[in-house]
Amino acid sequence: MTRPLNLEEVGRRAGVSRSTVSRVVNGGPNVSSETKRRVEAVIAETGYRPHAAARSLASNSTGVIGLVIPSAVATLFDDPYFGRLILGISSATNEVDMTLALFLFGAGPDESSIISRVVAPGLVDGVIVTATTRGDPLIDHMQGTSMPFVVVGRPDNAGSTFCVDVDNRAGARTAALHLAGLGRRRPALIAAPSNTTAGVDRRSGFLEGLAEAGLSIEDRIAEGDWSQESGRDAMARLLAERPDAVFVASDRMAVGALRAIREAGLHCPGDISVVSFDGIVPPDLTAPRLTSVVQPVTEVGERAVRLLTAVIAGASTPEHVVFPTELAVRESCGATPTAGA
Amino acid sequence: MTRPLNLEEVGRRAGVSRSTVSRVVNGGPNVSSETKRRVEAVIAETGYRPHAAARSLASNSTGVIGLVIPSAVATLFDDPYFGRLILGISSATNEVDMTLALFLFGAGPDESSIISRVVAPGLVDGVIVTATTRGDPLIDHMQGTSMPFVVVGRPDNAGSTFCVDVDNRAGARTAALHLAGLGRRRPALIAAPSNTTAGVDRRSGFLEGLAEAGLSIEDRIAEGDWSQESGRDAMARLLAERPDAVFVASDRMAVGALRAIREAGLHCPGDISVVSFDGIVPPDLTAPRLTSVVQPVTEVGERAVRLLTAVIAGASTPEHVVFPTELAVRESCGATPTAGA
DNA sequence: CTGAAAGCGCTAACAT
DNA sequence: ATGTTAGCGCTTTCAG
Repeated sequence: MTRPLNLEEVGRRAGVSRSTVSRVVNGGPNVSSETKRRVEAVIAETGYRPHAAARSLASNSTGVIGLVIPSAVATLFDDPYFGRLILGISSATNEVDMTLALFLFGAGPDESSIISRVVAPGLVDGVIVTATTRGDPLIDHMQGTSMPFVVVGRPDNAGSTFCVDVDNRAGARTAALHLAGLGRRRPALIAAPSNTTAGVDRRSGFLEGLAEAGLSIEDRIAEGDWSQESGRDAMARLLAERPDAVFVASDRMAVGALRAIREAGLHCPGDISVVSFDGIVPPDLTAPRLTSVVQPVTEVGERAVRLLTAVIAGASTPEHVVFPTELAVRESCGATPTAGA
Repeated sequence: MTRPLNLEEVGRRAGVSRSTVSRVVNGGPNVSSETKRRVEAVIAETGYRPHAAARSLASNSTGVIGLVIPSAVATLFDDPYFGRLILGISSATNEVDMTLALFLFGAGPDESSIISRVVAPGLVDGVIVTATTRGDPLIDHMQGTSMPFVVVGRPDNAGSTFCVDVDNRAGARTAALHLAGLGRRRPALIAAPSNTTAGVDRRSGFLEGLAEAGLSIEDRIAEGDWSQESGRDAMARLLAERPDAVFVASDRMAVGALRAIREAGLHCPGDISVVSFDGIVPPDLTAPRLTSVVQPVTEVGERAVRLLTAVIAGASTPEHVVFPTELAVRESCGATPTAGA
């Protein structure tokens, strides 16, 4: 009795053919406004929705883009960075009427089966890859397929891929110059993992800035793993070297570092000036408020989607989008009088 | 020259028919091991992958489940709760070889267009809905469709829906009894938004426990919005009532509350005993470490996926899964001697 | 401006 | 055990 509600059926009810209904649904040309009205009325009253899979099959385009995050361990999601990135990506996909599929590895046992699902034809039109580590085979793998993809971050072999990144190096360099300009002479660094390009870039940018300012870092370097705990531990260790300033490669780690400073009975920015990277933790959540190199995470996500749609549309000359960062000066660096001091 | 790589082509190369290849790919029965070997060899060397959309169309099943989070504002992602939930859901979908599609509203302008995309046929097999507010039309809307769905949380009209929740009420009651058992007599409450069932349940559970212990809360109630800042503000306000204990309806808000206590020059747990809900913030991140009603977020996510697959498979009697919570006693409640005291 | 017809690549009877 | 066939619901020439 109840007929399947498809183009044919809508056409039947509106007294037109399937093709005409298709044109109406897709806003195609060559439909008399009278016919259009009638068809739309039927669609409205029946609640007809085109079948996504059928459409994908016929049009060879799914309207879905994938976001691939390898090594998505729990700690990864504790960092607000990814939430922000997903928000940016999601809002951009909504904007262009696409759907976002999320592929998180590391949780499951067999990631190679997941990746092969990602690149299977007919599931997604393209993918955004992020949070890769250096030498990650994933990117090489992607290049071996015909699946359009863009990388958020800077892959090792960036030359041949489309990618969206922030200028980690310049941002970190700015932090160094800022600290030096404040008269600090014993800078320390809490670096991000050196198996990530962001970690490497922030480290080298900071050292570069230091060199320009005529400062050297000696042994005052520790490496964290992005977690707040690791920042705290790193700072605690570094304190033995009596630094008067520290650049922490991420907000989360900086929160931990602030805590270590406090726990050691020292004062920030009095004893130690702190500058972090990210600009993601709400300023009022820390005391003192963090001076931070702000990266535009949400924009990066939005831009990645736009770039990906271009790649899907056929763009072929690798494009590297690099967003600038901006130093937000607050109290933790000591440039501004501390409220309570 | 280059033929499309589909079942037909694989079959041609292996010298068998399309159906046989299909059987091999899907692990179907009735394939001689010799044939199977030959087909698998061809698949391996060609890198053939079935076309997802074609498969969906023919089998009427997409292998994709959607996660719908309405009102996904930025603050929402600052709470580690959602990251954890997504992790649980993602690991479960990986487990059963399904793909996760993420639908975040609120960011975009027109959410009704998104929701209609969600329930369109042929895109997802089912949907997990969470973070709904009371009276949210979304759930009614879903019930009006034939799309299988489960709710994470407790919808108003839970009776008719499949849902997975934690026992917020019992957990909050336990917190009240714990505080009372510690001899506290002027309890306060920092509640979660009353337009969420979790907020309502935690509030009523706490009041219930208080009543059992013969305590009353009088005016010592404030309501936060899940954010750390709101917890801090709420606590600051509550301090005027001189409470000797407070139950905070979420870890994040509790972190803010701890800060307000510290900023007021008071001591936790000495002056005020604190118990929170969630058990998501790593204990060592706060001083003192939070005593907290732990909810199994990841398990909830995993269970939601399993329940959804059951619904997709045809389950029809609404099932309500309720996970118990567990009180993790640490230092903030004062039950255990404080390390530094 | 509209309809007819040919697939898209796959699954699932059904036949052999 | 394997092949044949008929769709799934849509887009897209191509006629008219």
